[in-house]
Formats: sequence, structure tokens, C-alpha cells
Amino acid sequence: MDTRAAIIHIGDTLLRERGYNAFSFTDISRELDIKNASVHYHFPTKASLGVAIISEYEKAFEDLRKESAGAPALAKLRTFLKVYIAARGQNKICLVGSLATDLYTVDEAMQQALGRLVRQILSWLTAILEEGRSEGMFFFSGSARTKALLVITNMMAALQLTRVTGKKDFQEIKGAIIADLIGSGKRIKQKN
Amino acid sequence: MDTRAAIIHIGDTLLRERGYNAFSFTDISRELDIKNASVHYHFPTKASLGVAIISEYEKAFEDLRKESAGAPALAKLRTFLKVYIAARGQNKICLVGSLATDLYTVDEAMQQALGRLVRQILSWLTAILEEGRSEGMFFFSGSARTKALLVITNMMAALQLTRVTGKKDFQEIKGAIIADLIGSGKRIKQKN
DNA sequence: GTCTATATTCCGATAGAC
DNA sequence: GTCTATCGGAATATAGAC
Repeated sequence: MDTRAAIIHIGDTLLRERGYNAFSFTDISRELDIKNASVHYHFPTKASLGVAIISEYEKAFEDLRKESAGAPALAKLRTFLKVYIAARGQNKICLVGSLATDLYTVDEAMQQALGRLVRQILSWLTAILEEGRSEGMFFFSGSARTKALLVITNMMAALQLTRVTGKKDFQEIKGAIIADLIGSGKRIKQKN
Repeated sequence: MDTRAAIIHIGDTLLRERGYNAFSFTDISRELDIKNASVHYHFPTKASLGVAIISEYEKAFEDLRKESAGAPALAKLRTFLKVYIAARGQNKICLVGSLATDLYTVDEAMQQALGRLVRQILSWLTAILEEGRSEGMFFFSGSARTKALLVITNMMAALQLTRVTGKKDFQEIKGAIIADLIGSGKRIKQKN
């Protein structure tokens, strides 16, 4: 892996483990066994690294969307949820939650990049839910976008809350989201 | 207001606006027009202030629980949700979300205090939901504790996410939570 | 309780050699 | 691309006067 990519990867890890204002270029340089100044060669400012990290997520989500394009809505949903499951496995929170907390302490360029990422994620999940509903696979009332807001907020905060209450609660939340969407034989079909 | 209480109040504001690692004793002292060293007289360490802030929430939630003790479950739920509505009005996120993000950068004593607060909040909301269900006011399947996890995570992350997407989405989420719980004439009563 | 003054450490960032 | 060296600033925290 080239140094630039390694810096982004380590930066992403620190960002989601400890928060934007709790990691430094020196933390990254130590991990790579280089010097702080060398990190600045790849990313002149911390904000430029922040934007690069966010951009990686835009690419990654776009890849996931494309890869799962032909799959059934439920499979797409599981692909989406896997992002959060993977984070939970490493006790990291999601990038959006981490940066939203520190939002007013970061560069304008980072705030804008985060806005783009959030709109992209929300738009993808909304499409998955709408598709699942029209296929008769998912059941929910209200707009697909509102349901997407509910699912995303559940998963975002699940990563944060279960740092305190334990991994089992994350499984509970994840299971409840899916059960709620597919009905689980406990709910009648909604009129849309 | 005495200085100690004022410090706690300003600290809480900064914590929920900018995050634990983005405010300093000097920020607080400036706000009070005193010196950084004077803040240290009241709270020797930043962690001691952090614990004091968390303890204030324990008291505040306990007060809310007691005050609403005789009310119907729906009124109790609205009392609970008002905490988040008030935060959204000031564009602050919730304390639990803010500290969960920075959890591994704060003192052990703060982590433990946060654990107590989370258990307290979760226990209160679980009781509200269980009571509302047995009264026939709320409808949901699964355990009341799992439903409480879902509601809390929705509200926690709603404060964070809608910093990016806008206040209107917060209203959407809040409205959907209540509509989901009371059924809104769109759902049959669940078998519990 | 608040002050001045200061110790120590770290941070983001840059200049210039190699 | 990485290094040494360093700047300016800010953070947490403490000693001791008032």
C-alpha cells in the first residue's frame, strides 16, 4: 500500500475510534514509522486529510451501490447494514457520527464533503427501501426517505450507544430493524 | 448563579456543541470573565468537570422521571422527547452521543459515570414504553427494552445527522417515532 | 476564590537539507 | 518522499501571592 493510502486508512481508524480532535499527524506518523513532516507532504493540512477520508467513503459507498445493483432489495439492505456491522466488530463508530459531533470545529471544506456523503448514503438507502416496498418485500408506512432516516439514525447511534451498553444491544437493534421492515409475520401489510 | 454551577453549564454547552476534546478551561474562563486558574480551583482536572456535568444529567433525568410519575405514558414519552427537542433547538447534540464518540479519550471515571447515565435513561424509557403498551396506548412488538434502544438511537443520531441535513428531518424522525408507537390507525394491535 | 506566572507537553505547520 | 529542526500557539495543570 502506498503511503498516501496508508495515511488515509490510519486517519480513518483514528477518526472513528477517538474523534477528529483527538488524533494528530504525529499519531499517524508513528504508526507508519515516519516523521510528522512526511505526513504533511502528502496532506498539507489536517483538513485536507479529512476531506480525503470522506471522499474515500463516497467512493466506497458508490462501489457498494454498483456491486449490489442487480440484487433483491433485502440483499441490498444487508449490504448496507454490513458497513455498520463491520464497524461494530472493530468498536469504531461511523464516520458521519464522529464528524457530526465535531462538525463546528472542522474546516468548511470538510463540512461540505460530509454533506455530500450524507446525501449520497441517504439517497441510496431511500432507493433500497422504496424498491423493497414496491416488490412487496418491505412493509412500512410514510415516505421511504423518512424510513431511511430512521434506519440510519438507528445504526449510527447503535455504534455509539453500544460502546457503553455492550455488543449484544447492537445485535438487538440490527435484528429489530430487519424484523420491522420485512414484517416477520407480526404485521399486516400497510396501505402505502 | 454560583461560579461552580456556571462552569458546569458552560462546559455542558461546549461539550455538546463542539465535543470534549475541542473545548478548554480557557474557553470557559473567558465566558465567565475570570482566569483559567480560577476554573481549576472549582474543578482540579478536566475529567472532574466532565464527571460533574454527567452527574447533573443524572439528577435532571431523575427529576423528570419523578415529576412525570403520575402522567399517562404518552405524556411521559413527550417529556422524554422534549430533552432532545430542546437540544435540537440549540443545535446541540446529546451528551451521550458526544461522549460516546470521544469515549476512549476520556478518563475512566467519566466512562463509568456515562455508563450509569445511559443505564438510567434506558431504564426510564423502557418503563415508559412498557407502561404505555399495557395501557393500550403504545403498540410495538418485541421487548420494551429493545424498543427503547430503537427510540433512543433514533433521537441521539437525529441530533447529529440533522446538523447536516437540516432541522426539518429532525421533525420527521420525531413525528415518525410517535406515529409508530401510537399506531396512527395504520397498524393493527400487535400480539405481545 | 481569584489572581499572576509558569512548567510541561503537544499540536499544526513550514523551511530547507538530503 | 523523507528527514532534521523549529516556529507559534494552545492545552492541562500547579505554585504561591492577594
